[in-house]
Amino acid sequence: MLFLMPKDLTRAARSFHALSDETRLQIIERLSGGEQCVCDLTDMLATPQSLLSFHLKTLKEAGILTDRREGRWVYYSLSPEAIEELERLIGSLKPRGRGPRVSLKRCD
Amino acid sequence: MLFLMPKDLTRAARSFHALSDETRLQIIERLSGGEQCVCDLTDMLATPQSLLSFHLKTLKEAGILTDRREGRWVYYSLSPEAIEELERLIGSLKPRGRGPRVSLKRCD
DNA sequence: TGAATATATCAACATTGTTTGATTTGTCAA
DNA sequence: TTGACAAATCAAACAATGTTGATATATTCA
Repeated sequence: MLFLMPKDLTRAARSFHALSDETRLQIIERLSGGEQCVCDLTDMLATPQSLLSFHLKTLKEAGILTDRREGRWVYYSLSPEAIEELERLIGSLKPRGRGPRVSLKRCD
Repeated sequence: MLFLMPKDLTRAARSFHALSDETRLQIIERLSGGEQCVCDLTDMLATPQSLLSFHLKTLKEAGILTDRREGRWVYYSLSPEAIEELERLIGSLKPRGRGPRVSLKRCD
């Protein structure tokens, strides 16, 4: 029964929020094969450039993406550590303890 | 490069949205030790009852919780399958392919 | 039956998130 | 320089979500 610290709770909620949008999930899918520049993503996802920029920013601020400028282009890629941390986090939410799944306590 | 079907994308986004709130994460933490009735959660989380009910509904509709009524009380518990599915989903988003992490293609 | 308790629902409101189109910034190359 | 292109930012419009307090429903027990 180790609970997350408030700060970690906030972080976790932010991370999941970043994943809670279909366009952002698609971005992540595209990036799971390696880095891409914004222009490629724009083509792939048929999303207006400014909107894509907004979603990329959201993911970057959640620590899920990193970016790197090369000349005129900016390349985004997944942060493997961030994904692994999320995996761990979900793992930690799993039901644990093998006791009776059923509450024994009464409420009144 | 297997992309999620649109329906799965929607489901995934919904699930992550359910996890994107601190109160809901706390509910999940409390339930990871076993089922609890709403009244216990109300005490633990110092949340108005109607609000807690709203969050429980959100989690239930995302498939993350199940409920069971016993007399006056309703007990909520985690759905282990749902959590495992989320774990798999996150796993599938990880960077894959061992090729150069760096894009070779130019954009113009 | 009627009072008491647990939970859910509802409508009003407040907050937050997303989308759009226009503008700005940065970089390159002529 | 200037013109062209990539990407980011901004404000306004819009949409979705969270919160509150009041009320409804369900169940028990006297």
